[in-house]
Amino acid sequence: MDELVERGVRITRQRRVLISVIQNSPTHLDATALLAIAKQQDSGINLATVYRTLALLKNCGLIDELDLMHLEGEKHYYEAKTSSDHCHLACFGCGAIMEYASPLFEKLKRKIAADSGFRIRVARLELGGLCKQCAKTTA
Amino acid sequence: MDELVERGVRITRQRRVLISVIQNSPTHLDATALLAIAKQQDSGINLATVYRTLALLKNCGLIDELDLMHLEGEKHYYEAKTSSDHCHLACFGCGAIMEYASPLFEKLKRKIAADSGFRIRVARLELGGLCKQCAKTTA
DNA sequence: TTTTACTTGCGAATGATTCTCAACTGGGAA
DNA sequence: TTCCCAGTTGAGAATCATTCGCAAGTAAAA
Repeated sequence: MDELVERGVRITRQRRVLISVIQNSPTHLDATALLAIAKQQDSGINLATVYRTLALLKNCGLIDELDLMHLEGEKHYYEAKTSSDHCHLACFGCGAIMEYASPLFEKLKRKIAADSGFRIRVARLELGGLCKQCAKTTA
Repeated sequence: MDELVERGVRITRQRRVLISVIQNSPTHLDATALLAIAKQQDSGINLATVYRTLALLKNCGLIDELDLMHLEGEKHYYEAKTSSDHCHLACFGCGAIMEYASPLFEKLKRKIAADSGFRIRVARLELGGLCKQCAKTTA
């Protein structure tokens, strides 16, 4: 939140609620789910505001946008950005979403940046396949 | 193409054209662009068929689906799958899309699979930021 | 407190993608 | 080769996520 103030972004009632919901959510939320939860705290929030706030937070680098392999439709999911990036494993069998962080991922990013001169602002690694359980069953 | 025959997929006139366009395209195509090019070879192709064929090829693992950081809208882009995965770097400055393949990426995938027991079928690594040129200008 | 540029809510608009269904056609069987 | 039919297509409507336009509301600087 302080990050936003520093950037001169106005902190409105709606933004406060939305940010808190995103930061406290145990799951990856899409815009509609985020709205539903936010409405419990502030019934007057509108879906357009949700989208506008997500765009704002994304541009400020405070949240990441995910596809999660589009396991259920073409929508996007959001999560608060953490210090080190992690990748998402989406199981085509049971729909489970797992997270995986590794120093090797960080190393790969550094190498890509070094090799190409590209200044990385967002990194998104998503894998689709079968989780341990489903791989066993399908095998 | 042989891959499809083996799987018992019917090879229609439209599919033949679409596959050839995808395989020969020097750029990443979205559904509409793919349709436009395909129509030059077979004017009767329909957008619905393009989407159906893309879904088919994606499920068979013959093409990869990309977002390219949604630099220009929420559409998807497609490319023929190659033997080794590569990641895509999308420049927020000039819109350039660069590709980058590295043994380290393959190694990371193997490590993730080994650590988690996940059987990877699709891997998508997309980076957004500034290319060498734009990073210099903005700095 | 006043001011004003930035935000919001609402509903309409957009754009990508999917669906429905009748007509069509690969490619195996006869 | 011809026949047959399950799988495929075209056309347009439908769906779904996301964005826009604009009048009314509101942070927060002065």
